[in-house]
Amino acid sequence: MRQWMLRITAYAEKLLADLDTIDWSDSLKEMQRNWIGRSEGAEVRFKVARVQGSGTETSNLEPETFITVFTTRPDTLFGATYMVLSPEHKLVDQIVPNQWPEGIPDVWKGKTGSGNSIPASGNSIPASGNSTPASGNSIPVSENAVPVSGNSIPASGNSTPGSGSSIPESGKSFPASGNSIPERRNSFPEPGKSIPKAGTTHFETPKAAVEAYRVFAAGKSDLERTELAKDKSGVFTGAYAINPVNGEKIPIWIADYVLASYGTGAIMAVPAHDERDWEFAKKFSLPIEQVVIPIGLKPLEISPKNFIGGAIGPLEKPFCEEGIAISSPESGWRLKDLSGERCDIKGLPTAEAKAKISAWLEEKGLGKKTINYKLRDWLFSRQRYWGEPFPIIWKKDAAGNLYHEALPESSLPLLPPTLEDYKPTAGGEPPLARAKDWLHEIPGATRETNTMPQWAGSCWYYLRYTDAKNNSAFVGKDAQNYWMGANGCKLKVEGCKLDSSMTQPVTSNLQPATPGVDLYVGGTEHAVLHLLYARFWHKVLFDLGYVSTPEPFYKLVNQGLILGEDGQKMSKSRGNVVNPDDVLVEYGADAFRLYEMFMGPLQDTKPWNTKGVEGVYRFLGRVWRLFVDENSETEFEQAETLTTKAQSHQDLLNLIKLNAAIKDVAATPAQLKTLHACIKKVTEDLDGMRFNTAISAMMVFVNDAITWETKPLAVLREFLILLQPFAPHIAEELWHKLLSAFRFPLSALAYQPWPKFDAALLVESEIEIPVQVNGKFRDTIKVAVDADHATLEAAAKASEKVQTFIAGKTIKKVIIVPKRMVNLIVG
RNA sequence: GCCAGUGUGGCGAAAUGGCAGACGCACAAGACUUAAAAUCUUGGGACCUUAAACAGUCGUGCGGGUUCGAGUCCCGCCACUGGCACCA
Repeated sequence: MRQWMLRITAYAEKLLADLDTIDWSDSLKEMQRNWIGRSEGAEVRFKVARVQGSGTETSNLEPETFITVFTTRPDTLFGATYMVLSPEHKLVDQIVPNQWPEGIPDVWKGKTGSGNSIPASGNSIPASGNSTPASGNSIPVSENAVPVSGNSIPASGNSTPGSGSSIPESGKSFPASGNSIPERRNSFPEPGKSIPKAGTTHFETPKAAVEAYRVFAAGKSDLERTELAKDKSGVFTGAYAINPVNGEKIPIWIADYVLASYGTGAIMAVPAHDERDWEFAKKFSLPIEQVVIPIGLKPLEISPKNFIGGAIGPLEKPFCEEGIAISSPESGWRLKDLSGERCDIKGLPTAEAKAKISAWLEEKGLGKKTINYKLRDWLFSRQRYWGEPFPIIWKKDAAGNLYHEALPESSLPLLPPTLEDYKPTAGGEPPLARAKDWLHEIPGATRETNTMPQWAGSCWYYLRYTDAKNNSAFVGKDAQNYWMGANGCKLKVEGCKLDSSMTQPVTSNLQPATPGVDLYVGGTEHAVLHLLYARFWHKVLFDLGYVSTPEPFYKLVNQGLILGEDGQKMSKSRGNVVNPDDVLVEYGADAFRLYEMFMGPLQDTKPWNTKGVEGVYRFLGRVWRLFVDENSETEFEQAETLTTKAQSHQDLLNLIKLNAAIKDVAATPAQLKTLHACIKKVTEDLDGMRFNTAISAMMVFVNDAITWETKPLAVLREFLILLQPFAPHIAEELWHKLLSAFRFPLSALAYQPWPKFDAALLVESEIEIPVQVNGKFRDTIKVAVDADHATLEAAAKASEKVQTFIAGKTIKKVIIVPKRMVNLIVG
């Protein structure tokens, strides 16, 4: 199937680097980093050994064949005791010889059988002498395990790294073909033509083993692959490669723990220093050789004899951390004649060893530094109706070959055709192929029938919103600059006339804008798909000069999930779903909104509690009663029940009178203090998106203000401005009550400037501070705010309660933090 | 397994290294009411003492540490949540 891909991998580096420039949660950034999965390492070219005689030569091996592997630990190259190709690796067919080499263990040959058996599964391993990793003298020195040793084939240094490249075709082509092999799941090894003789337990030839294994691996579903992940499987290909640093001949295996889609689809296996390789080596009795030791061991202690199972102790598990390199040609151990082409990294810490050996490999044309990413290119085609059609047409050239062309800009946007039937065609073509007229609308051309995935639209809707009616471009330059630009000023309030009663002009609210979308609030479910795709898309547009910032969302907050009342995720099957409509009917939009903000920190997951909605609903009730006259409210309620259709709703509402305690008088200092403490807290909490504590500050204000005999108009007015973002409906309603009662010429509440708090009003002359004795809280004392040390100490000692704790003891030390506390240390 | 985050009353939660539990829910008692709802007032971490209160002891997942002082900082565990999962 021909599919469109977007080359997001080309942006991997930028997507990774620019995470440092945006204000997102650490966990979200980490998820993206992991998804991109950058790892630095080296590609190393291993020459495939050509073994003469004894029937092990391969039939179709090119004279100079190299297999390139990717490794993040080139410093462990000396410990590479075998090599693994993914079953789908392109070179497998070329390297497999006609016969098994002599003297190899049976377990290497795979296992024939029937039913669900996994090849060479754990319990069928022939006793290989050393099944316990810990056993002391079980050093699997390779002389025995690797049958054809001693043939030194000098690593050829003269071939250009690019030539004879063995890098398989990009991995993305593989999964598709893998999926298309439906037969024989779990069925390796399948009895059949590949089994030459009934009754054999192992494959007779490498070809048969490889073929059977490939079928086995390809037939595994994703689920099976993960479920069986713990149990390694694989077979020996019968071929060997030459380790370029020591000339060692190492067996080449295929195993599905090596992924075709990552790196080069081939690895050098270093069982002593990699968990997976260790597991695999243990299972198939492959040699394990330690070449890195933990930092702290003396290099002098290192020799072939006390290496594993010697003075240092046996290697009981793979050592995967960084350490000190210990093996090299100079050690004299396992050294083959390399004709002087040596790289000595003995004694070097990992980082240096990596650098040295990488440079050496590069110089010899045996490898190069490489960076790999887990991130795959983005499969961008869908075979559905619902999705944007591609503005692409297909034509044939003179020779009859298909080629594609983009539609000219003048034919954009391309709209999908109207269809009666949205199903794919009988021939398996996407639904758009049903629209024959549309398909062939352009003479001599056929339209592309794939559509774009859902993510396509979510990658740029925020740009379109800024200029939704533009029919000549996806977003106009001015709109883009205004809304998304780094220097644009986004808070522009039109139609708000200033008047003398307002304390500050509206423009004081203008702050330097966050570039891009001001604030993105969304769930973590989009962490690595939508949010990565949108960043990629935006970067492409940025590089093309269509948008002015390299990132779309500089500030992002993940709101926490709201669970059901039982603390479980809401779901229909659990029956714990809260329907917002019901809450809105019962308590109104203000209470609903307010409760969601009051529940707790925005980012936290927390359970819904309908009683909590009642709590904030009661708070709004108190706010209401702070402003209106309760008797008139009763009148309203009675009138409402008797209402006739002739009476307008507005007339009824007008029955509600303002609370008579509200007067246009100067506020007392205490009242001002209450107000300004509230302004301060709400302003700061709003900035930090701590809505829950902002609301509690307003509750504190109302609890106090409701007790005031006289309620100054100016104070209540300011309070409504604070309330407005949280409960806009009730705030606006009360605002208009104030407005009509006092006839102050102000426009809608929403256009009022945000109040500023006056720090001077919050200053206390006297404060209460705690007194501790030996660090334990004992009393509070009331002191002047600017009291000096001596005064504080005296006041503390004068406290009766403190006295009982210091009586008869000597004061050894006095710790005084002005305005905070006094601590008396007695002995 | 790896990465990230979170552990505080009966519950949701507060707390620049300085009085743990603000604010709210649930609960209890009282006021108003024929009654209920609504509203208002008071109480409210545990333990111990007390008629009640005061006072006292303990208390922020567990174990150590730093500090005059730790929910907060450091080290080591445990549990839960989310993400990734043979990525060389």
